[in-house]
Amino acid sequence: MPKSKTHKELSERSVHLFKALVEHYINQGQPVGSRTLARETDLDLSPATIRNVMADLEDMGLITSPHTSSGRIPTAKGYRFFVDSLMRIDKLDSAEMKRIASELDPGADIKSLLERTSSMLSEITHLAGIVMLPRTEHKSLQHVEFVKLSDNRVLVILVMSDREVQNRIIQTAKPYSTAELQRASNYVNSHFIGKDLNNVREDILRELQKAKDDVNHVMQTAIEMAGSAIIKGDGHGDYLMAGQTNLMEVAELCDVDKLKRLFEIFSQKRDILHLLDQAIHARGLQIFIGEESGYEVLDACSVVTSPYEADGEILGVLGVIGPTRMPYERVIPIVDVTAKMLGTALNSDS
Amino acid sequence: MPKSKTHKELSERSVHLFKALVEHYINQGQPVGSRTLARETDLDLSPATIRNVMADLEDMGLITSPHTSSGRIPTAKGYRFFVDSLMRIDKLDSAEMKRIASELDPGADIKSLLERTSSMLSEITHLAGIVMLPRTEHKSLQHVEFVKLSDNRVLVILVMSDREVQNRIIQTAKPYSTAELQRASNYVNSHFIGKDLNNVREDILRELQKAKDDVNHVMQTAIEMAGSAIIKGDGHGDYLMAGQTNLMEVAELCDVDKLKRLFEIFSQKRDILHLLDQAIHARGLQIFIGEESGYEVLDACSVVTSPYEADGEILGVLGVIGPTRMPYERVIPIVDVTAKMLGTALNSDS
DNA sequence: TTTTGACACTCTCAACGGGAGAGTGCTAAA
DNA sequence: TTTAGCACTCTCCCGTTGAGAGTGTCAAAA
Repeated sequence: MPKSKTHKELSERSVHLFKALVEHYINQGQPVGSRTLARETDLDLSPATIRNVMADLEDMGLITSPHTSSGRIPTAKGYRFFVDSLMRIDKLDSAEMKRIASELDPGADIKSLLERTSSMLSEITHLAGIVMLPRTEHKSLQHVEFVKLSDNRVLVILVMSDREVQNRIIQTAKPYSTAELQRASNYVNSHFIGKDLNNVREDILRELQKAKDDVNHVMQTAIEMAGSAIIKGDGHGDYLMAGQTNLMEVAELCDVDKLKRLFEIFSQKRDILHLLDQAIHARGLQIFIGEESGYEVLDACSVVTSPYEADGEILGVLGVIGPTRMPYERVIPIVDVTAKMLGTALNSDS
Repeated sequence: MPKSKTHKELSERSVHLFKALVEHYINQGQPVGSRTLARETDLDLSPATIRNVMADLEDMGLITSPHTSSGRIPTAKGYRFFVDSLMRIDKLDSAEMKRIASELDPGADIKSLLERTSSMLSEITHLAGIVMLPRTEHKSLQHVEFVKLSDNRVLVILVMSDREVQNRIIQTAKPYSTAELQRASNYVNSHFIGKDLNNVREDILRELQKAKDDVNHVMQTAIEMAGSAIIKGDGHGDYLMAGQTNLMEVAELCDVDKLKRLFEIFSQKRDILHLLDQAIHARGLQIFIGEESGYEVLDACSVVTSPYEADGEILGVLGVIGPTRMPYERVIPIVDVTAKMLGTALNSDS
């Protein structure tokens, strides 16, 4: 039986060379050849030897050459191996930590905090930053207020348990007086505060049916509204993105057609949300490399994400989108730390 | 003294040819030469004659040739002349009118209404749609509500006169009881409702100073906050944009570097806002052609805008951004009608 | 005086064809 | 097993060339 390296574990030397190749490519952006690799590694090997090793690596699907006779570049599988097993993640230096912390002012309201976060992510990574808005799944009501705007228009203010506030205007069939509305809000406030909206919505609605209060309808609408706000409101299924233009100077994507399709995916939102949804369920830092994401347009892109949480609950996920050829050692800790810091900034005690 | 056509009024024939040239170029996107023009016009002229006319037009700065021996294309000045004096604006056909009207649901809240508007603009024009958020200049308070979130955190809800609602959280030096906050909001509500915030802010603050109420600080902060919300809040200096990707398939902009600078202008917002500010003061449909905008990146772009108003007051401005070579006859009525319809959808009686 | 046909000229664009450079695979020797 | 050598392949750049489109001009025609 002939000795074959395919599907065998790699020799230490091969791994060393592979790592050097990936690092070189990430830095330089050019396919790297045997000659360069011979020069750049401390192993004392001739280009010819390295060529043999590279042929093995290519057989295993870790690297590929864009065309005969240019150097090799890592494949998605190669990046995956690199990221999972080879890479040493840098500790983020404290100056950078401080910068991140200082950008995330816990006093700000949630929306601008998240905006700040996404643009900061894009600025320090030079990639596109992305922050999913918190999911409002397990929200409960903290306070309800009905404000009469005109005879048939009532403004409903829902204060959720965290800093989220929802406003809706509803049209009522008949006019309600301010006093009636006051009574209604008192009723809702005294009965339903602090309950998990998702679980008890039906109970609340049933109870309201029974009550037959004359402002019943307003309250009912309010609760339904709160429910629908949870399902399709601002809080769910949306994200912020910043620094998309950074992707325009990435050589790998520098063709207008590809860029267009990429940007269309961004503004269409559905696919990216789907990806983020996967990431949020993974609980922990997640990396999608190239084709792994399952979207053809993201072939040349990697997505690094991390969920962020406050008060022990996962609220959403944030991260960056960039070319597969991105400095993972640097990007990963940035995303990781940012998620943690955003979490502490969002904690209710701060 | 030799007879010269430069700086003279154009002959009718020249104008006719110029108009034909612009229309042809807008349709085809290719520089148009004398031969084509001879074929396409009903004037029975030889290419040579037309070349003479074109030379005149070039002297006057209305057209130019990208290089010797390609046809001519209109200059910004040429487009301006075309738009101001030559163009016959299409009536929007009623099917399209209906479509616009049906997209703008008066029941929706203001934010999603404006979002709908911008993406609709981009869809039907195949350009980028832009909608400036309403300015909150002459807003007055309709209702104030203080909600205690925790000992030192108070949620302030400001209901402005139109459908706008502002929420802010403020930190207080000492804890206030719910009752105290209730008193405070009653006080503010009974004293300051309906006053124009811009004009009376100082008065209010002075009065509050005098009052020396123990929750004075909260109210003071609230009013100050309302003031600053007016100046730099959501309501001012922001816009929505949709369909930017449409600009990517415009041949004139199909170089990544130009695109990048364009998109940077968009996300940076300042310059576009400045442009929209000019447009809002112009009261009425406004067209910036190429270099007229004053921004170098917008050289190859035109911006068509129209202010929108509700209840007799100008709220903001909307429009589209596209290449100078855009079908003005079609785009202008679309922007015009959309602004009007958005206005009626925003009217408080609807 | 205006219009036209004719002609030379200019410029772009696409195709073609080296030549340099980089890198490979293979083979035979160390 | 490693290495030197060699032939080969591919890209990229550059200059050339020819076709095509359109121009400007000038002298003749209207």
